[in-house]
Amino acid sequence: MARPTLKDVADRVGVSAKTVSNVVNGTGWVTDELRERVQVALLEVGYRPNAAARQLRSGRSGMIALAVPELSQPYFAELAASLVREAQGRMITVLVNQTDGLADVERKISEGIGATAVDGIILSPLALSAGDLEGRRDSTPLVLLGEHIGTSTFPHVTVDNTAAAKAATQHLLSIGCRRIAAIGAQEHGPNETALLRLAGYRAALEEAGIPVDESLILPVDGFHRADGARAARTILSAGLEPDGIFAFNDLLALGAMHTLSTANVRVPDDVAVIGFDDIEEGQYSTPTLSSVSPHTAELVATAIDLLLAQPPAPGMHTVGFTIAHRASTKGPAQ
Amino acid sequence: MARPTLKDVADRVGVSAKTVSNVVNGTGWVTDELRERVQVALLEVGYRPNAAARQLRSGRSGMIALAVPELSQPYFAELAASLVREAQGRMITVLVNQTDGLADVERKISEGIGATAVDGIILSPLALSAGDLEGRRDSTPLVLLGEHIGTSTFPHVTVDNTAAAKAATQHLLSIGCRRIAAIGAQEHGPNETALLRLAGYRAALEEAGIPVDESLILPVDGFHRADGARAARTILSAGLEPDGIFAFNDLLALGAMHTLSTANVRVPDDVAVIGFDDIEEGQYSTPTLSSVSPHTAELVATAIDLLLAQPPAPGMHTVGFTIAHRASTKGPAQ
DNA sequence: CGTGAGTCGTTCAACGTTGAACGAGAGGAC
DNA sequence: GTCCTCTCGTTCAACGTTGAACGACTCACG
Repeated sequence: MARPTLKDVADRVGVSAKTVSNVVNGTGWVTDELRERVQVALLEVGYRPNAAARQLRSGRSGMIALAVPELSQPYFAELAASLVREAQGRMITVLVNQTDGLADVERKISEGIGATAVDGIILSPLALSAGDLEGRRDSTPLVLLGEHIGTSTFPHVTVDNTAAAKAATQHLLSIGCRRIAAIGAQEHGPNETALLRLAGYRAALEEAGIPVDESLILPVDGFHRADGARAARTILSAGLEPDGIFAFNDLLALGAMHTLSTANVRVPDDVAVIGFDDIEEGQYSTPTLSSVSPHTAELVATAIDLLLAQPPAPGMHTVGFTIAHRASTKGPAQ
Repeated sequence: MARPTLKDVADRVGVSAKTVSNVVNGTGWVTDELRERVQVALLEVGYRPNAAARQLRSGRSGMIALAVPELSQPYFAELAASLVREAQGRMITVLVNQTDGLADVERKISEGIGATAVDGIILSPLALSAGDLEGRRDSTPLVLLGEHIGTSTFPHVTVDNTAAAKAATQHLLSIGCRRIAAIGAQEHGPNETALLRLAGYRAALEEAGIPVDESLILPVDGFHRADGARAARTILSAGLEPDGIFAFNDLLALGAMHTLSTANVRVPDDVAVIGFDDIEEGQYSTPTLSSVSPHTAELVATAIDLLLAQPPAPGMHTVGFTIAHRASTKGPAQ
């Protein structure tokens, strides 16, 4: 038994298909009495609109696409969860893609998700450069997340990475840290986030009159736990002996803390640690992890607003952040 | 400038739209020479098929829906990541929904995602009962994940929860544990998973000739870190003094370990801990967490196979698991 | 009483695609 | 020469929906 169409309902009530369409969408003029009869019929046959036909005719799909590097990373999972929740509240469906941080996948996605037409694309790029977006010939609205890609002509939403990184570093300074290591510099690939957070780190130290010790800036290949663990091993084996660590995201921080723990280095007694992203996991690690907490709900709401904004509002849109104070930075000074 | 259609390409080459369609889809008969000319034109105008029209005509959307309770939970995030990856490999797009574990949301999703027609729905139910699915009048293929809902007429894919829970408990027994607590029993709501894992726990103890101490079975409200932390506080305050803990998922285990750690109870020296799901986080916790590791890649591949299977293959399909041995169960006996 | 405005519903065409049915020509078999 | 088959491409209609345009009818106003 095929799915009932507008015509089926219309025949049942004895009106035109268009009138049923009007009832369904609340458009046009229909008397209350007729509207009610139609609504009864709609329920009786269990009518559900055909999304394809609706989209073909109206041009709108009611779907937006989200593309993140890896959904398995807690930050992106929490971001996706937040976005899906916000979208569901607006009767929008979210379609999820993974880019693995590969530039060509990111470009392909910015050009439209294969054959699937969506009303907008929210892309959290990792490797994409401004040039990749110049040649874009797809007209689907695009909003970028979390990165400032050159002089992009697309709207993008991000936390002020430099200010947040500076605040995190200042928090370490405020509890008495003086030799602060930074984990997360990226030498390969144009990872804007890493650059901006590094800038914030430098700014805080300079402002405090502390010379930057370049050996305390540790590069990583990626932003995973394993990379943080590796960086911490470098810290230990090189005998750098920092009294504070600012990791550019929570996974790096957690990986580092794991290494420190197995090496019997105490956190925060021997070295304080602060991360970035404030993922839920940090509230249950041992010790609990201090972190920069971006206002994710605001971020996703802004992203959707911008995506649907008419006319488009290009430029950078910044959302707020707070510093979550937890056990990993309850320093000797406190 | 509107998106180019088949007709635009056809006019350019001087053939019919249908022929271009044939080239795009590899259907029908086209000479190599003409095919090449069409393909050149396709690239020149940057043709991309209109998904809505294609779906309207063919009935297929190339999309499947995944519905999980919460995407922010690492297990579901990793599951979603795995599914999206597998689907992308098959040229399928995944659309993600969150149910918050609410029965009526789950039912609504099983009835089709709002207006959006998808080729299939993969649902990981929490509160749904068999009865909820009986009255289903949507014909979209449905595959259930991770739960055995009564005598369901739908295919479902799951790890053998009872066998896996039994294996986890036996692992604790094998390292010398004799007073093993279980965290994760659910008194409210028909959480099949909790029941099955509890059954496995009981079976392992009985088989080992150890009487089940009901006070060691701790109920939880949910499967989050906070619930595990709370259960561990109960263990401590009630003076239960177990020498092993089997938590019904990793989050419960991590929450419990956090509580134990702050109470200076050593893991695994004082009490060994094993979880379930083998989320990545467990490899970096302090100590690292032993866990039941379901074969997720196999799970999602099977789910998609079943979803697209013609004819449908109802019944339970089981995937394998292994026990990941880590520091949290390096017991005194070893 | 004519004109305009508001109300209620209809018909028509089109969105872009593809299955079905139908030529038209070339070649081979009888 | 006729019939059949195979190749290559066309035309036609339809998927279910909704914007635009259009009647018909009622009411108020000058």
